[in-house]
Amino acid sequence: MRTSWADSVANSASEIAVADNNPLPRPTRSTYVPPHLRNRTASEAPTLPGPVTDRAGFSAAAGGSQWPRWGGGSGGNKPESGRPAQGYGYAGAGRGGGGGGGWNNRSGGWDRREREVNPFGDDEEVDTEHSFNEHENSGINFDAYEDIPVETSGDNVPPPVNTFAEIDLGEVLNQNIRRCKYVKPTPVQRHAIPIALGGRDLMACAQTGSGKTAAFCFPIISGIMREQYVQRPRVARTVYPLALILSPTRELSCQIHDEAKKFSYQTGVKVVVAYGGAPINQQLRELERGVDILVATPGRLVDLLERARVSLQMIRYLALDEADRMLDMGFEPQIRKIVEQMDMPTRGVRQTMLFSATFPREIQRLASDFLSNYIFLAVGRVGSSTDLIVQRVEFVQETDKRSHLMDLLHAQRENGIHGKQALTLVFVETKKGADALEHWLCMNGFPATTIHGDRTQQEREMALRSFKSGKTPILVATDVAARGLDIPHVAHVVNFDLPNDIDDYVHRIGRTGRAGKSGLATAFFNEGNLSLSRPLAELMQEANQEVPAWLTRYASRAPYGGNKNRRSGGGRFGGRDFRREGSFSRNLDYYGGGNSSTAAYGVPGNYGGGYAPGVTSAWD
DNA sequence: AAAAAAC
Repeated sequence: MRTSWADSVANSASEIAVADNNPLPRPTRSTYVPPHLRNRTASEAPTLPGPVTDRAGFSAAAGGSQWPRWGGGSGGNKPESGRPAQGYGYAGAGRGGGGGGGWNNRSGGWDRREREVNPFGDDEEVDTEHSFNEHENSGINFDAYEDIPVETSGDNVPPPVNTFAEIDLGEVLNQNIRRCKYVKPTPVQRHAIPIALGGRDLMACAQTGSGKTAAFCFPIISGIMREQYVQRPRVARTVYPLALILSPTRELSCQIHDEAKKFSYQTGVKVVVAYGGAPINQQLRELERGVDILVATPGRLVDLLERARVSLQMIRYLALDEADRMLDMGFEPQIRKIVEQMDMPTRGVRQTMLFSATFPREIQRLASDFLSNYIFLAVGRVGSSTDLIVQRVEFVQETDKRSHLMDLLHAQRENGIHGKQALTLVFVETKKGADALEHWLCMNGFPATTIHGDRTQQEREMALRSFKSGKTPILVATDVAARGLDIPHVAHVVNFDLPNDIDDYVHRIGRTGRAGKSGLATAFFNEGNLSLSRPLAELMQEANQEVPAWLTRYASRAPYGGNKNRRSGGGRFGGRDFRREGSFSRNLDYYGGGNSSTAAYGVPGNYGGGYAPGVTSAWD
């Protein structure tokens, strides 16, 4: 039995026909209303008469061509929380399916949220008196954010915001944001959240560790809260999530799920994760209990779709994390199948958001298949690394790598970092190489573990836990751990084997230097890495790193190539949205680039990641 | 060539 909020509402109302495959009308796209102008007049808003739906299942409340109104309800106190709904959001009349409103009015009589585990592990009431004050900003290196270039292109780009308070996310979500100790939005959040709330498709590039997960989760959660009236079809054992978040690894999906659970605590929005390598039955049970946001890896999702246990028919929000990876050769067919060949609403009907730190031009081109009149957002140069990471490259022959690593680890032992064990993440090229190096490290007195695709999911998760806890402060990893994983206290990333792709390098070193903290990245370079010399030297130079003279010499000899994102000799700006590249000018009109506006914002000095010290979460 | 992602 599905007990998701919206399902419950749906159950109490008449069945609706969503049987045909006609594109759903999209009430959101025609007009952009800046966040600060929305929800201005709760008192003027017509009281919702109950779940009124058009044939496609969208709420017909208020707005017409707008998003359904917020705060249209009245008197919607939530008995179990004791907090008044304050005119915001989805509380109030209409919720109960015309039966007098209120939360406990559904058949069954109990509120599922009472059983919701507190993901914050506390039960204290959060301070709601002063919201988002800026007094918790210690530990953040604001200077590092001072001159991050921000570029947007596309039609009618919604302006950025400076604070969470000025974004109308709703009180419950705001409270969760406070519980997460997020004080101010990070640069990517400042720009992406208004764009997403405006209903626009988005291709967002932002540096590793800059808070991308929240940037797409907040708008999805608040959007679903505003539309809880939506009715979903009832087909035996099939569930109809409203949002789908895809990521390339199981651990990353887990992490996104954990974060989304915190953000959606007590909102009534249900988040479920599905990935391979774990028993499917438990995931099926979770799904049957109701799902609004499904976080998944592609393989398991396809399985669920083929079993008809999940339908994408009601998807309103699609987010691809690490989107360039999701669309590269290995994943693209699966993604196309999910997005284009199942029952997902077409682009322009759903809202699609792509996020990554890197976005090669050819992948941008591919990605535009999934987007509709989208906004391109770049915070920092696409594919650049953050200045917070000190990058070193050392020339190390293959045979010397182990002893060289040993030297680094010995040197590091002396660096005690206030209480918390400093963690070292070592990247290697192959799964076998990972096992071998782990074994050798352990034999030599360095507690290490390893994570790669040949290990069972249980082993992978155990390795990650053991590393995070400091029990084994060295983790040897393949590229499975290169992207997105937010592991606090990673002080050092060692590229024992360099990747062939500079973008992979960017993601790997991005496991340190997160949330405004500094980090160190050391790479072992030798003749086997010649093709990386030029892009690596350019990247390091861009990031104001010291480039060894020998690397510069290699780079000058290396053939031009591997330069997917950067224009040689180009300034720090421009040419990052592929629609604006000269060679694609014939496409400009098609993509609406002909009359597109481009705005570049200098970033004010005081707005870095306003997060309390020690608090990092899923940022990428 | 390797890695990831379903059973």
